[in-house]
Amino acid sequence: MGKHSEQNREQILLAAAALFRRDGISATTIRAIAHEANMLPGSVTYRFPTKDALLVALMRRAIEEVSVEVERVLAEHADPVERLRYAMRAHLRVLLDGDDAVQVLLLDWHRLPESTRDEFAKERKRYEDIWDTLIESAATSGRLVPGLDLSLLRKFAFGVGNSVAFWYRPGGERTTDEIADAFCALLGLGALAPHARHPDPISTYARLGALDTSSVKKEEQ
Amino acid sequence: MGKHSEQNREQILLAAAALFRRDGISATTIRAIAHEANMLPGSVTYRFPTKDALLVALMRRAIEEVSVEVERVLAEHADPVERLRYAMRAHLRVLLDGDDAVQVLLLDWHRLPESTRDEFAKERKRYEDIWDTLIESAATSGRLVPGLDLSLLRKFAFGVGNSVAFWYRPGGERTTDEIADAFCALLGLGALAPHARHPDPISTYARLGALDTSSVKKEEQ
DNA sequence: GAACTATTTGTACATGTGTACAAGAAACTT
DNA sequence: AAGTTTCTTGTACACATGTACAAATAGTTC
Repeated sequence: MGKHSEQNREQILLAAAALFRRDGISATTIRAIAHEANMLPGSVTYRFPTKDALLVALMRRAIEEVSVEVERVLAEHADPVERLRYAMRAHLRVLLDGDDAVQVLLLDWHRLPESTRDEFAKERKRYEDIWDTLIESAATSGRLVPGLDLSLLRKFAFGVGNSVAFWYRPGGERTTDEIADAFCALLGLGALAPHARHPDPISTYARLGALDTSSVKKEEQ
Repeated sequence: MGKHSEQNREQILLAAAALFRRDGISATTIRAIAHEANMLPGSVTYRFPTKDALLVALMRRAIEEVSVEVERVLAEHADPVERLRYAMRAHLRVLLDGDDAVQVLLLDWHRLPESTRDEFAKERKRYEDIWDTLIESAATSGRLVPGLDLSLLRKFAFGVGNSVAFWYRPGGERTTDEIADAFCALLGLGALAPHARHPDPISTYARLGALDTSSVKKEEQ
């Protein structure tokens, strides 16, 4: 098991992720994956006996990748509202600039083969639970308007996060962090309880990055 | 051209939309569509010579359906912020409780055959322009926080609207109108300019349907 | 009801698909 | 360097796919 062979396995996963994302899972053929990875179809079958096994390997990696990154970021922040914002940043960063597999996981989830979907239902739930916990502790800390439907709030946040993948193009006008901050600013001013609001909403916006996203790191507004 | 034959054509479109949505476009076979519509494959081919022609017919209907409904609703409301809310209601209603074709249009848009996508780029842009105009007039009417990135705002709203399709199930706890109102309440309190805000944010929430969605129609809070 | 058109049926075909497998090449072990 | 494992290659096969088309049927028109 040399280093070269592990690298070939990697190449297959990368090629498959890119094609799954671009053309959809069922429209992507083993032959196309092999071609994209500069090898012959048999080599793909050797590492991954079936197309489904390849899919499973991809999903496992994707779910691991995004979970690890979000949890890594969360360990660095204590404030409940900031935790939400940095989690959204991490989520978007991995989703948009990371492995294509993460996009396949999040966008094509609902039409994975049922066996595959069941296999990862637990892991996916664990990731969604991270978000539920995030939002819940923001709520119990008194920073949110009381009486909000928290499960809806989580679904909205998650939904926006994922839907950015439909229009975002790397190297565009905005970074993923800026997009995350802008969304949190919108949600934040909407969901933050009155007594937790900054007295001057405009500058609160600026601080959260909705007005001038470059002002997130430096205070110049 | 009897009435019966037109009805068969309809059956094909309905069956195709349902399968495209559930399994994806390329995973759905002509044979499966025919079976779902209780006929043989040749009959499908007779009405729609190619799979792509069937797809085009579906898309045309879907884009028509959602545009007409949103514009119909908009004709009934004048207030810029209310227009946003009712447009979101109409959007969700058609998307979630309407034809499956609308979901295919919105969710699988990015991987339609390129020729098909180009053919409808104009119509789709027209629909997105409706939303841009809605948001823009809400902004110029002074009801939004000045300096907001309006194109981002539209993308967020659109994104949430579409992502609801991933988890919504008809007959669930909430109606599409309630979901639309809850989202508008979140965005609304976040995006509304300070001077346009209700003096008591909590009751503003209730009025917009975030706290108790049944209170939207009757004022009892 | 005869002539004609519209539609359905059943079958056929060329191509694409996932996957299997024997034989060869490469890499690693000792 | 010989032997053993790991990997790649090329080919093959059974089946699914989009589509074509002649024959059969149903529906319409005069």
